[in-house]
Amino acid sequence: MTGSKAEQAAEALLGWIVEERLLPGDRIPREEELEERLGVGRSTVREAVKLLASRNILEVRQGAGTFLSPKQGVAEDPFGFVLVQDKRKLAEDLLELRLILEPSIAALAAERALPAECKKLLLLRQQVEEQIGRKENHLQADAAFHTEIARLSGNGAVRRLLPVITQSVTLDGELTDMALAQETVETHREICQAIQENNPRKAWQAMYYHLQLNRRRMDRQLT
Amino acid sequence: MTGSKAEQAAEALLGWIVEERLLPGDRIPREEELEERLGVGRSTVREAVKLLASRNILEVRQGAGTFLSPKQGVAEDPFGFVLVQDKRKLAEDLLELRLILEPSIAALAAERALPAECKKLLLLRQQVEEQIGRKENHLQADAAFHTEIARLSGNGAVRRLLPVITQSVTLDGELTDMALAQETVETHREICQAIQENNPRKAWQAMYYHLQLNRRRMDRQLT
DNA sequence: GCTAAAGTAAACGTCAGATGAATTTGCAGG
DNA sequence: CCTGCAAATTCATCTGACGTTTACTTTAGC
Repeated sequence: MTGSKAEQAAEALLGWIVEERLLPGDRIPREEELEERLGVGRSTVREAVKLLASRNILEVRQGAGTFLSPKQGVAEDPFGFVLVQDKRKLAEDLLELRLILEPSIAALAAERALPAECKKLLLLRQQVEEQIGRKENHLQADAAFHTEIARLSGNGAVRRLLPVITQSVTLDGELTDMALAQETVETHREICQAIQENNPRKAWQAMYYHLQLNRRRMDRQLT
Repeated sequence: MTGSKAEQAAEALLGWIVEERLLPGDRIPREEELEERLGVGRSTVREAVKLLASRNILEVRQGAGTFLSPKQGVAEDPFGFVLVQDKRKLAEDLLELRLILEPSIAALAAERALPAECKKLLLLRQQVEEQIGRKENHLQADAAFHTEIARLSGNGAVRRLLPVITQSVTLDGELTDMALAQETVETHREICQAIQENNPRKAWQAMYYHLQLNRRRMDRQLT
Protein backbone atom coordinates (compact mmCIF):
# COMPACT_ATOMS: atom_id res chain seq x y z
CA MET A 1 0.00 0.00 0.00
CA THR A 2 1.09 3.52 -0.64
CA GLY A 3 0.78 6.45 1.71
CA SER A 4 -0.68 6.83 5.16
CA LYS A 5 -4.17 5.79 6.15
CA ALA A 6 -5.26 9.38 5.89
CA GLU A 7 -4.06 9.59 2.29
CA GLN A 8 -5.67 6.31 1.42
CA ALA A 9 -8.89 7.47 3.02
CA ALA A 10 -8.74 10.71 1.05
CA GLU A 11 -8.19 8.78 -2.14
CA ALA A 12 -11.08 6.47 -1.34
CA LEU A 13 -13.34 9.38 -0.53
CA LEU A 14 -12.37 11.16 -3.74
CA GLY A 15 -13.03 7.99 -5.69
CA TRP A 16 -16.43 7.69 -4.08
CA ILE A 17 -17.22 11.30 -4.98
CA VAL A 18 -16.23 10.79 -8.60
CA GLU A 19 -18.07 7.48 -8.76
CA GLU A 20 -21.19 8.98 -7.26
CA ARG A 21 -21.16 11.79 -9.83
CA LEU A 22 -21.64 14.38 -7.11
CA LEU A 23 -22.15 17.92 -8.31
CA PRO A 24 -20.56 21.08 -6.90
CA GLY A 25 -22.48 22.07 -3.81
CA ASP A 26 -23.59 18.56 -2.97
CA ARG A 27 -23.21 17.42 0.57
CA ILE A 28 -20.78 14.83 1.86
CA PRO A 29 -21.67 12.49 4.73
CA ARG A 30 -20.73 13.75 8.15
CA GLU A 31 -17.50 12.77 9.87
CA GLU A 32 -19.04 10.08 12.04
CA GLU A 33 -20.55 8.33 9.04
CA LEU A 34 -17.32 8.58 7.08
CA GLU A 35 -15.56 6.91 10.02
CA GLU A 36 -17.64 3.79 9.50
CA ARG A 37 -17.65 3.89 5.73
CA LEU A 38 -13.89 4.34 5.44
CA GLY A 39 -13.13 2.17 8.42
CA VAL A 40 -10.79 4.64 10.15
CA GLY A 41 -10.82 6.76 13.26
CA ARG A 42 -12.04 10.29 13.48
CA SER A 43 -8.69 12.08 13.33
CA THR A 44 -7.93 10.20 10.16
CA VAL A 45 -11.24 11.16 8.60
CA ARG A 46 -10.60 14.75 9.47
CA GLU A 47 -7.15 14.66 7.91
CA ALA A 48 -8.52 13.06 4.78
CA VAL A 49 -11.22 15.68 4.48
CA LYS A 50 -8.73 18.46 5.12
CA LEU A 51 -6.53 17.02 2.41
CA LEU A 52 -9.29 17.33 -0.16
CA ALA A 53 -10.35 20.67 1.23
CA SER A 54 -6.85 22.03 0.74
CA ARG A 55 -7.20 21.17 -2.92
CA ASN A 56 -10.45 23.11 -2.95
CA ILE A 57 -12.31 19.95 -3.80
CA LEU A 58 -14.26 20.01 -0.57
CA GLU A 59 -15.51 22.94 1.40
CA VAL A 60 -16.01 22.46 5.12
CA ARG A 61 -18.45 24.71 6.90
CA GLN A 62 -18.53 24.45 10.66
CA GLY A 63 -21.95 23.65 11.95
CA ALA A 64 -23.34 23.04 8.50
CA GLY A 65 -21.44 20.16 6.99
CA THR A 66 -18.98 19.36 4.26
CA PHE A 67 -19.75 19.99 0.61
CA LEU A 68 -18.30 19.58 -2.83
CA SER A 69 -16.72 22.91 -3.54
CA PRO A 70 -18.59 25.11 -6.01
CA LYS A 71 -15.30 26.77 -6.91
CA GLN A 72 -14.18 23.57 -8.59
CA GLY A 73 -10.87 22.75 -7.17
CA VAL A 74 -8.01 25.11 -7.95
CA ALA A 75 -5.65 25.00 -5.00
CA GLU A 76 -4.24 28.12 -3.42
CA ASP A 77 -0.74 29.06 -4.50
CA PRO A 78 -0.44 25.76 -6.33
CA PHE A 79 3.09 26.48 -7.45
CA GLY A 80 4.52 27.44 -4.11
CA PHE A 81 5.43 30.96 -5.15
CA VAL A 82 5.54 31.99 -1.48
CA LEU A 83 8.78 30.13 -1.12
CA VAL A 84 10.50 31.82 -4.02
CA GLN A 85 13.25 34.01 -2.67
CA ASP A 86 13.76 36.37 -5.60
CA LYS A 87 10.35 37.97 -5.94
CA ARG A 88 11.70 40.37 -8.52
CA LYS A 89 12.63 37.61 -10.91
CA LEU A 90 9.37 35.82 -10.21
CA ALA A 91 7.42 38.89 -11.27
CA GLU A 92 9.45 39.08 -14.47
CA ASP A 93 8.94 35.41 -15.15
CA LEU A 94 5.21 35.65 -14.58
CA LEU A 95 4.95 38.54 -16.97
CA GLU A 96 6.97 36.65 -19.56
CA LEU A 97 4.60 33.73 -19.14
CA ARG A 98 1.61 36.00 -19.55
CA LEU A 99 3.11 37.44 -22.73
CA ILE A 100 3.25 33.92 -24.09
CA LEU A 101 -0.19 32.88 -22.95
CA GLU A 102 -2.62 35.72 -22.93
CA PRO A 103 -2.44 37.06 -26.47
CA SER A 104 -3.34 33.62 -27.77
CA ILE A 105 -6.04 33.28 -25.14
CA ALA A 106 -7.52 36.59 -26.20
CA ALA A 107 -7.45 35.36 -29.78
CA LEU A 108 -9.30 32.20 -28.78
CA ALA A 109 -11.86 34.26 -26.94
CA ALA A 110 -12.33 36.43 -30.02
CA GLU A 111 -12.83 33.32 -32.11
CA ARG A 112 -15.38 31.70 -29.88
CA ALA A 113 -17.17 34.22 -27.72
CA LEU A 114 -20.74 35.07 -28.62
CA PRO A 115 -21.73 38.71 -28.18
CA ALA A 116 -24.12 37.78 -25.39
CA GLU A 117 -21.29 36.19 -23.43
CA CYS A 118 -19.30 39.41 -23.39
CA LYS A 119 -21.58 41.20 -20.95
CA LYS A 120 -19.60 40.27 -17.89
CA LEU A 121 -16.36 41.22 -19.58
CA LEU A 122 -17.64 44.70 -20.31
CA LEU A 123 -18.83 45.01 -16.74
CA LEU A 124 -15.42 44.09 -15.42
CA ARG A 125 -13.74 46.51 -17.78
CA GLN A 126 -16.02 49.22 -16.49
CA GLN A 127 -15.13 48.33 -12.90
CA VAL A 128 -11.44 48.69 -13.67
CA GLU A 129 -12.06 52.05 -15.27
CA GLU A 130 -14.04 53.27 -12.29
CA GLN A 131 -11.33 52.25 -9.86
CA ILE A 132 -8.73 53.97 -11.99
CA GLY A 133 -10.96 57.04 -12.07
CA ARG A 134 -11.00 57.02 -8.28
CA LYS A 135 -7.25 56.39 -8.25
CA GLU A 136 -7.74 53.18 -6.32
CA ASN A 137 -5.63 50.07 -6.58
CA HIS A 138 -7.16 48.25 -9.52
CA LEU A 139 -4.91 45.17 -9.68
CA GLN A 140 -7.58 42.89 -8.30
CA ALA A 141 -10.16 44.07 -10.79
CA ASP A 142 -7.62 43.89 -13.59
CA ALA A 143 -6.94 40.27 -12.70
CA ALA A 144 -10.67 39.55 -12.85
CA PHE A 145 -10.81 41.12 -16.30
CA HIS A 146 -8.03 38.91 -17.63
CA THR A 147 -9.53 35.86 -15.97
CA GLU A 148 -12.86 36.49 -17.65
CA ILE A 149 -11.15 36.52 -21.03
CA ALA A 150 -9.73 33.12 -20.17
CA ARG A 151 -13.25 31.94 -19.40
CA LEU A 152 -14.43 33.19 -22.77
CA SER A 153 -11.70 31.20 -24.47
CA GLY A 154 -13.81 28.12 -23.86
CA ASN A 155 -10.72 26.18 -22.79
CA GLY A 156 -11.20 24.57 -19.39
CA ALA A 157 -7.50 24.14 -18.72
CA VAL A 158 -6.85 27.80 -19.49
CA ARG A 159 -9.81 28.87 -17.40
CA ARG A 160 -8.33 27.10 -14.40
CA LEU A 161 -4.77 28.16 -15.00
CA LEU A 162 -5.05 31.88 -15.58
CA PRO A 163 -6.53 32.89 -12.22
CA VAL A 164 -3.50 31.40 -10.53
CA ILE A 165 -1.15 33.46 -12.64
CA THR A 166 -3.00 36.75 -12.46
CA GLN A 167 -3.62 36.41 -8.72
CA SER A 168 0.06 35.85 -8.11
CA VAL A 169 0.77 39.15 -9.75
CA THR A 170 -1.53 41.11 -7.48
CA LEU A 171 0.35 39.89 -4.43
CA ASP A 172 3.47 41.92 -5.07
CA GLY A 173 2.47 45.33 -5.93
CA GLU A 174 0.40 48.28 -5.08
CA LEU A 175 2.07 50.03 -7.93
CA THR A 176 -0.38 52.45 -9.35
CA ASP A 177 1.18 54.44 -12.11
CA MET A 178 -1.35 56.94 -13.31
CA ALA A 179 0.29 57.52 -16.65
CA LEU A 180 0.07 53.82 -17.32
CA ALA A 181 -3.44 53.62 -15.94
CA GLN A 182 -4.79 55.69 -18.80
CA GLU A 183 -3.09 53.40 -21.29
CA THR A 184 -4.63 50.45 -19.47
CA VAL A 185 -8.07 51.88 -20.03
CA GLU A 186 -7.44 52.30 -23.73
CA THR A 187 -5.90 48.90 -24.33
CA HIS A 188 -8.64 47.19 -22.33
CA ARG A 189 -11.17 48.82 -24.60
CA GLU A 190 -9.33 47.66 -27.67
CA ILE A 191 -9.23 44.11 -26.35
CA CYS A 192 -12.94 44.12 -25.60
CA GLN A 193 -13.74 45.52 -28.98
CA ALA A 194 -11.65 42.93 -30.77
CA ILE A 195 -13.31 40.09 -28.87
CA GLN A 196 -16.77 41.43 -29.53
CA GLU A 197 -15.96 41.84 -33.21
CA ASN A 198 -14.65 38.28 -33.30
CA ASN A 199 -11.35 39.56 -34.57
CA PRO A 200 -8.71 37.16 -33.21
CA ARG A 201 -5.78 38.85 -34.86
CA LYS A 202 -6.65 42.22 -33.41
CA ALA A 203 -7.33 40.67 -30.02
CA TRP A 204 -3.91 39.01 -30.04
CA GLN A 205 -2.16 42.26 -30.87
CA ALA A 206 -4.11 44.34 -28.41
CA MET A 207 -3.37 41.94 -25.57
CA TYR A 208 0.27 41.69 -26.53
CA TYR A 209 0.59 45.45 -26.53
CA HIS A 210 -1.25 45.69 -23.24
CA LEU A 211 1.11 43.30 -21.49
CA GLN A 212 4.16 44.89 -23.01
CA LEU A 213 3.11 48.13 -21.40
CA ASN A 214 3.20 46.38 -18.05
CA ARG A 215 6.60 44.97 -18.79
CA ARG A 216 7.95 48.38 -19.71
CA ARG A 217 6.52 49.76 -16.50
CA MET A 218 8.18 47.05 -14.49
CA ASP A 219 11.50 47.62 -16.18
CA ARG A 220 11.27 51.31 -15.57
CA GLN A 221 10.30 50.81 -11.96
CA LEU A 222 13.29 48.73 -11.00
CA THR A 223 16.18 50.00 -13.03
CA MET B 1 -9.50 36.92 11.97
CA THR B 2 -9.77 34.80 8.89
CA GLY B 3 -9.97 31.04 8.75
CA SER B 4 -9.78 28.33 11.35
CA LYS B 5 -7.06 28.02 13.93
CA ALA B 6 -5.46 25.32 11.85
CA GLU B 7 -5.24 27.63 8.84
CA GLN B 8 -3.89 30.45 10.93
CA ALA B 9 -1.35 28.11 12.42
CA ALA B 10 -0.33 26.93 8.95
CA GLU B 11 0.02 30.52 7.83
CA ALA B 12 2.09 31.37 10.89
CA LEU B 13 4.30 28.36 10.38
CA LEU B 14 4.79 29.20 6.72
CA GLY B 15 5.63 32.74 7.66
CA TRP B 16 8.18 31.49 10.13
CA ILE B 17 9.72 29.25 7.49
CA VAL B 18 10.00 32.08 5.02
CA GLU B 19 11.33 34.42 7.67
CA GLU B 20 13.89 31.92 8.82
CA ARG B 21 15.14 31.45 5.25
CA LEU B 22 14.97 27.68 5.61
CA LEU B 23 16.32 25.71 2.69
CA PRO B 24 14.79 22.64 1.07
CA GLY B 25 15.62 19.64 3.21
CA ASP B 26 15.89 21.60 6.44
CA ARG B 27 14.15 20.24 9.47
CA ILE B 28 11.09 21.71 11.14
CA PRO B 29 10.59 21.53 14.91
CA ARG B 30 8.70 18.52 16.13
CA GLU B 31 4.98 18.59 16.78
CA GLU B 32 5.27 19.03 20.52
CA GLU B 33 7.47 22.07 20.11
CA LEU B 34 5.21 23.57 17.47
CA GLU B 35 2.34 23.17 19.92
CA GLU B 36 4.01 25.59 22.28
CA ARG B 37 5.34 27.93 19.67
CA LEU B 38 2.03 28.27 17.85
CA GLY B 39 -0.04 28.09 21.00
CA VAL B 40 -2.45 25.42 19.80
CA GLY B 41 -3.17 21.79 20.56
CA ARG B 42 -1.68 18.84 18.85
CA SER B 43 -4.55 18.08 16.46
CA THR B 44 -4.36 21.62 15.23
CA VAL B 45 -0.61 21.45 14.72
CA ARG B 46 -1.06 18.27 12.79
CA GLU B 47 -3.71 19.79 10.56
CA ALA B 48 -1.56 22.82 9.92
CA VAL B 49 1.40 20.66 8.97
CA LYS B 50 -0.78 18.52 6.76
CA LEU B 51 -2.03 21.63 5.01
CA LEU B 52 1.48 22.66 4.09
CA ALA B 53 2.41 19.09 3.26
CA SER B 54 -0.47 18.86 0.81
CA ARG B 55 1.03 21.83 -0.99
CA ASN B 56 4.31 19.95 -1.11
CA ILE B 57 5.92 22.62 1.01
CA LEU B 58 6.60 20.23 3.87
CA GLU B 59 7.46 16.57 3.75
CA VAL B 60 6.53 14.48 6.77
CA ARG B 61 8.50 11.31 7.42
CA GLN B 62 7.22 9.10 10.21
CA GLY B 63 9.85 8.41 12.79
CA ALA B 64 12.26 10.91 11.33
CA GLY B 65 10.63 14.31 11.46
CA THR B 66 9.18 16.97 9.24
CA PHE B 67 11.27 18.73 6.62
CA LEU B 68 11.07 21.45 4.02
CA SER B 69 10.29 19.59 0.85
CA PRO B 70 13.15 19.32 -1.61
CA LYS B 71 10.62 19.12 -4.44
CA GLN B 72 9.80 22.80 -3.93
CA GLY B 73 6.10 22.95 -3.55
CA VAL B 74 4.06 22.16 -6.61
CA ALA B 75 0.82 20.62 -5.40
CA GLU B 76 -0.60 17.46 -6.87
CA ASP B 77 -3.36 17.96 -9.41
CA PRO B 78 -3.46 21.65 -8.56
CA PHE B 79 -6.28 22.32 -10.99
CA GLY B 80 -8.60 19.58 -9.86
CA PHE B 81 -8.63 17.81 -13.20
CA VAL B 82 -9.81 14.62 -11.46
CA LEU B 83 -13.21 16.17 -11.09
CA VAL B 84 -13.60 17.09 -14.74
CA GLN B 85 -16.32 14.93 -16.21
CA ASP B 86 -15.52 15.24 -19.90
CA LYS B 87 -12.01 13.86 -20.06
CA ARG B 88 -12.08 13.98 -23.83
CA LYS B 89 -12.52 17.74 -23.90
CA LEU B 90 -9.96 18.14 -21.15
CA ALA B 91 -7.38 16.33 -23.24
CA GLU B 92 -8.16 18.58 -26.19
CA ASP B 93 -7.95 21.68 -24.01
CA LEU B 94 -4.63 20.62 -22.55
CA LEU B 95 -3.20 20.06 -25.98
CA GLU B 96 -4.48 23.42 -27.13
CA LEU B 97 -2.78 24.97 -24.12
CA ARG B 98 0.44 23.18 -24.90
CA LEU B 99 0.29 24.43 -28.48
CA ILE B 100 0.14 27.94 -27.10
CA LEU B 101 2.83 27.49 -24.49
CA GLU B 102 5.46 25.06 -25.54
CA PRO B 103 6.67 26.46 -28.86
CA SER B 104 7.49 29.73 -27.14
CA ILE B 105 9.05 27.86 -24.25
CA ALA B 106 11.25 25.94 -26.66
CA ALA B 107 12.22 29.23 -28.26
CA LEU B 108 13.19 30.64 -24.86
CA ALA B 109 15.24 27.55 -24.15
CA ALA B 110 16.99 27.95 -27.48
CA GLU B 111 17.75 31.56 -26.64
CA ARG B 112 19.15 30.93 -23.22
CA ALA B 113 20.44 27.40 -22.84
CA LEU B 114 24.17 26.89 -22.80
CA PRO B 115 25.44 23.80 -24.61
CA ALA B 116 26.60 22.30 -21.32
CA GLU B 117 23.10 22.55 -19.91
CA CYS B 118 21.66 20.42 -22.70
CA LYS B 119 23.21 17.18 -21.49
CA LYS B 120 20.21 16.09 -19.50
CA LEU B 121 17.88 16.94 -22.35
CA LEU B 122 19.79 14.70 -24.72
CA LEU B 123 19.73 11.94 -22.14
CA LEU B 124 15.99 12.20 -21.79
CA ARG B 125 15.54 12.21 -25.55
CA GLN B 126 17.59 9.06 -25.71
CA GLN B 127 15.43 7.45 -23.04
CA VAL B 128 12.31 8.19 -25.03
CA GLU B 129 13.88 6.71 -28.12
CA GLU B 130 14.88 3.57 -26.28
CA GLN B 131 11.41 3.08 -24.88
CA ILE B 132 9.93 3.58 -28.32
CA GLY B 133 12.43 1.08 -29.66
CA ARG B 134 11.20 -1.44 -27.11
CA LYS B 135 7.61 -0.51 -27.92
CA GLU B 136 7.00 0.51 -24.34
CA ASN B 137 4.70 3.25 -23.16
CA HIS B 138 6.87 6.34 -23.40
CA LEU B 139 4.42 9.00 -22.22
CA GLN B 140 6.14 9.41 -18.88
CA ALA B 141 9.55 9.84 -20.46
CA ASP B 142 8.08 12.19 -23.07
CA ALA B 143 6.65 14.35 -20.28
CA ALA B 144 10.09 14.47 -18.67
CA PHE B 145 11.59 15.59 -21.97
CA HIS B 146 9.16 18.46 -22.32
CA THR B 147 9.58 19.41 -18.68
CA GLU B 148 13.34 19.60 -19.10
CA ILE B 149 12.89 22.07 -21.94
CA ALA B 150 10.81 24.18 -19.59
CA ARG B 151 13.67 24.07 -17.11
CA LEU B 152 16.08 25.22 -19.79
CA SER B 153 13.84 28.20 -20.52
CA GLY B 154 15.20 29.77 -17.36
CA ASN B 155 11.71 30.90 -16.39
CA GLY B 156 10.78 29.76 -12.89
CA ALA B 157 7.05 30.10 -13.40
CA VAL B 158 7.20 28.03 -16.57
CA ARG B 159 9.40 25.46 -14.88
CA ARG B 160 6.78 24.95 -12.20
CA LEU B 161 3.80 25.05 -14.51
CA LEU B 162 4.76 22.67 -17.27
CA PRO B 163 5.14 19.51 -15.19
CA VAL B 164 1.55 19.87 -14.09
CA ILE B 165 0.34 20.07 -17.66
CA THR B 166 2.44 17.29 -19.10
CA GLN B 167 1.72 14.98 -16.17
CA SER B 168 -1.99 15.46 -16.62
CA VAL B 169 -1.66 14.23 -20.16
CA THR B 170 -0.02 10.97 -19.17
CA LEU B 171 -2.98 10.07 -16.98
CA ASP B 172 -5.37 9.45 -19.81
CA GLY B 173 -3.69 7.34 -22.29
CA GLU B 174 -1.66 4.34 -23.01
CA LEU B 175 -2.02 5.17 -26.62
CA THR B 176 1.05 4.02 -28.39
CA ASP B 177 0.80 4.63 -32.08
CA MET B 178 3.91 3.27 -33.67
CA ALA B 179 3.57 5.27 -36.86
CA LEU B 180 3.52 8.42 -34.77
CA ALA B 181 6.27 7.16 -32.50
CA GLN B 182 8.78 7.37 -35.33
CA GLU B 183 7.72 10.93 -36.04
CA THR B 184 8.14 11.68 -32.36
CA VAL B 185 11.74 10.53 -32.52
CA GLU B 186 12.45 12.78 -35.47
CA THR B 187 10.76 15.87 -34.13
CA HIS B 188 12.41 15.44 -30.75
CA ARG B 189 15.75 15.40 -32.49
CA GLU B 190 14.92 18.55 -34.39
CA ILE B 191 13.90 20.28 -31.19
CA CYS B 192 17.10 19.28 -29.43
CA GLN B 193 19.18 20.39 -32.35
CA ALA B 194 17.48 23.77 -32.54
CA ILE B 195 18.00 24.36 -28.82
CA GLN B 196 21.64 23.37 -29.00
CA GLU B 197 22.18 25.61 -32.00
CA ASN B 198 20.52 28.47 -30.12
CA ASN B 199 18.04 28.81 -32.92
CA PRO B 200 14.79 30.02 -31.31
CA ARG B 201 12.81 30.27 -34.53
CA LYS B 202 13.60 26.71 -35.50
CA ALA B 203 12.87 25.51 -31.97
CA TRP B 204 9.49 27.20 -32.05
CA GLN B 205 8.57 25.62 -35.33
CA ALA B 206 9.84 22.18 -34.41
CA MET B 207 7.87 22.14 -31.18
CA TYR B 208 4.77 23.46 -32.87
CA TYR B 209 4.98 20.74 -35.50
CA HIS B 210 5.63 18.13 -32.83
CA LEU B 211 2.52 19.04 -30.87
CA GLN B 212 0.39 19.29 -33.97
CA LEU B 213 1.27 15.70 -34.68
CA ASN B 214 -0.16 14.78 -31.32
CA ARG B 215 -3.29 16.75 -32.01
CA ARG B 216 -3.78 15.04 -35.34
CA ARG B 217 -3.32 11.71 -33.65
CA MET B 218 -5.90 12.56 -31.06
CA ASP B 219 -8.37 13.71 -33.67
CA ARG B 220 -7.87 10.55 -35.67
CA GLN B 221 -8.22 8.40 -32.60
CA LEU B 222 -11.61 9.65 -31.57
CA THR B 223 -13.47 10.43 -34.76
C1' DG C 1 39.01 -3.21 16.31
C1' DC C 2 35.17 -4.13 13.36
C1' DT C 3 30.67 -5.69 12.27
C1' DA C 4 26.10 -6.86 12.97
C1' DA C 5 22.28 -7.77 15.77
C1' DA C 6 19.54 -6.20 19.52
C1' DG C 7 17.76 -2.61 22.15
C1' DT C 8 16.37 2.19 23.09
C1' DA C 9 14.82 6.73 22.20
C1' DA C 10 12.62 10.07 19.20
C1' DA C 11 9.11 11.42 16.18
C1' DC C 12 5.02 10.88 13.58
C1' DG C 13 0.30 8.00 13.06
C1' DT C 14 -4.03 6.64 14.80
C1' DC C 15 -7.73 6.19 17.97
C1' DA C 16 -11.04 7.75 21.50
C1' DG C 17 -13.57 10.88 24.47
C1' DA C 18 -14.84 15.43 26.05
C1' DT C 19 -15.85 20.05 25.32
C1' DG C 20 -16.41 24.34 22.42
C1' DA C 21 -18.30 27.00 18.45
C1' DA C 22 -21.10 27.77 14.45
C1' DT C 23 -25.06 26.71 11.80
C1' DT C 24 -29.46 24.94 10.88
C1' DT C 25 -33.93 23.63 12.24
C1' DG C 26 -38.15 23.61 14.75
C1' DC C 27 -41.33 25.70 17.66
C1' DA C 28 -43.74 29.26 20.18
C1' DG C 29 -45.49 33.80 20.16
C1' DG C 30 -46.97 37.72 17.87
C1' DC D 1 -46.51 35.05 7.79
C1' DC D 2 -42.76 36.66 10.35
C1' DT D 3 -39.70 36.92 14.39
C1' DG D 4 -36.92 35.23 18.01
C1' DC D 5 -35.33 31.85 20.99
C1' DA D 6 -34.04 27.02 21.97
C1' DA D 7 -32.55 22.56 20.67
C1' DA D 8 -30.23 19.52 17.57
C1' DT D 9 -26.68 18.90 14.26
C1' DT D 10 -22.10 19.26 12.69
C1' DC D 11 -17.53 20.65 12.54
C1' DA D 12 -13.30 22.53 15.67
C1' DT D 13 -10.18 21.90 19.20
C1' DC D 14 -7.92 19.93 23.22
C1' DT D 15 -6.13 16.10 25.69
C1' DG D 16 -4.29 11.55 26.61
C1' DA D 17 -3.07 7.00 25.31
C1' DC D 18 -0.99 3.68 22.45
C1' DG D 19 0.98 2.03 17.88
C1' DT D 20 4.50 2.36 14.12
C1' DT D 21 8.53 3.85 11.89
C1' DT D 22 13.02 5.61 11.86
C1' DA D 23 17.48 6.76 13.73
C1' DC D 24 20.78 6.05 17.00
C1' DT D 25 23.23 3.40 20.69
C1' DT D 26 24.74 -0.50 22.81
C1' DT D 27 26.55 -4.85 22.89
C1' DA D 28 27.78 -9.60 21.59
C1' DG D 29 30.55 -12.11 18.55
C1' DC D 30 34.39 -12.58 15.77
